[in-house]
Amino acid sequence: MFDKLDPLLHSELRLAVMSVLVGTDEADFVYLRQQTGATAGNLSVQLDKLAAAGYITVEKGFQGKKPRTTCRATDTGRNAFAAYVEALRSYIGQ
Amino acid sequence: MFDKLDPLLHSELRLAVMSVLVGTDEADFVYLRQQTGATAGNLSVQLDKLAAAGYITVEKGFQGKKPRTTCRATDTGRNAFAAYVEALRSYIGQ
DNA sequence: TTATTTGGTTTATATTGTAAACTTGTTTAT
DNA sequence: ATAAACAAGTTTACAATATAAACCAAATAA
Repeated sequence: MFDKLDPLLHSELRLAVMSVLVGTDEADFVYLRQQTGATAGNLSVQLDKLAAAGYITVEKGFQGKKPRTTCRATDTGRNAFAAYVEALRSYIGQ
Repeated sequence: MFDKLDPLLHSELRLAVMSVLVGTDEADFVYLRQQTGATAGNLSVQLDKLAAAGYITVEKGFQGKKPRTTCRATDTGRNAFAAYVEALRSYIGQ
């Protein structure tokens, strides 16, 4: 009847992050923070979880002297996002 | 950017329950259990939360000698469900 | 009469989500 | 040069959630 909702994506902040990332090639920590309005701590934790699941990659580098953390959605992550959206239909219709 | 998701509805089981209830006039405990596949304990707890928020009404009665718990979505609940679906769009598009 | 089933509720626990506090390093005043 | 403020995150502690196991009362079956 109702499809199972991927618990990793069924989280407001992680879903927002994935939503940004599937719509773009890459996004850095600061940008994700702006787009989602999340606190840095929360964002950091949730990015770790998405990365641990292989849904995103996280690269730490520098832009000049400032640290810069760049995130991208993996194919796995994009597929999981699509599957989540599909599963939601069973709850909310189209 | 991203709309806030009502935490009461952003729960797999509560969303499933509301999904059933908005599509029908009333549904009893046993039926909700069948439709959602939830354990009785979990369903009981989540129904309490939805009732406490005024999203549903819960009536306990008897059908012959067996207890029967009947649930209905309130207008508040129906509006909240519609708002939740609308808010989700900001995360998943149409 | 003693199990078993039905229709739940309560409670204990594990998992999550979240912000506050902290760290490391940089820029800006003084 | 030194201190204060800022930027970019991370760690950690706590509160809130979700969930199933355990429980209960009444009815039915053996």
